[in-house]
Amino acid sequence: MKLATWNVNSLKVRLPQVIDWVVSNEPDILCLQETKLQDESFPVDEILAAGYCSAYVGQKTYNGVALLSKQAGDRIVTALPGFEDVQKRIIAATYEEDVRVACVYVPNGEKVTSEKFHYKLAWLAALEDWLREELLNYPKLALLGDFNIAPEDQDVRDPDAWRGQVLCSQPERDAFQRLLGLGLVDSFRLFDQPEKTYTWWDYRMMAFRRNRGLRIDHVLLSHELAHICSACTVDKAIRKHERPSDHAPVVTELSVQ
DNA sequence: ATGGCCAGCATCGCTGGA
Repeated sequence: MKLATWNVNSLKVRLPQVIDWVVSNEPDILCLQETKLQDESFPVDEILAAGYCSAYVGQKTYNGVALLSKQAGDRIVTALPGFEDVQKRIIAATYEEDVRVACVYVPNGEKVTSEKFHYKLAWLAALEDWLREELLNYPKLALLGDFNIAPEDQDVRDPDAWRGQVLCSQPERDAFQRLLGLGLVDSFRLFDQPEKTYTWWDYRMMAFRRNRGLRIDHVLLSHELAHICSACTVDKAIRKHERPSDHAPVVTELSVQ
């Protein structure tokens, strides 16, 4: 089973790339973030023509998440229970073998002194509470998405410049560790990885060409799935594409079926 | 040299992203 996550920064713009990517890579499930589409505008038919089912929740202009899958999922959830939020940042569904997949677009936080930063930490706390319950019901759980957190200095090209800044601050890194503390594993770190592997590069400053990036997109697995995880890679090549998203896909493979 | 790009919405400049 192949699971992937990709912040596409507008599915309207990136749809041809997403179609090409799923046809080439054949993931069982692809988690998308920043679709920026209202539900009535979601390209269900185009995606179905490529052989994929869609589950999605979106809003105008901002946010929006989706699950593309070869088999339709069920028990779909599109909000964090008990957390009042107009922003569409989570979708979860259950697939074959009772694998529970949650796709998240964690708030950016803007800067550590901003109101948006408090919202980010509150959102992460609500996610943690929800996952604690989900893991009781679904021992085979995968949490994929744009976390907007670089967990360690090795996930940042210039850690000194980023120290204490949003995406790298201690409160955010602590929140990430609390997710791991629930019984989740960062699948990327289960394997030897190329030095300086990142998932996001600023559009400005020729950041991609200079590999000035951060690893902020992650695939976390419950222990039961981590035990059967055979690979986790970042598909950096697509970032070289004309009109790319600023994020690259992360792909994790599981030895089920 | 603390900006530079990109997408969306609505115009002909702003917000938000990370």
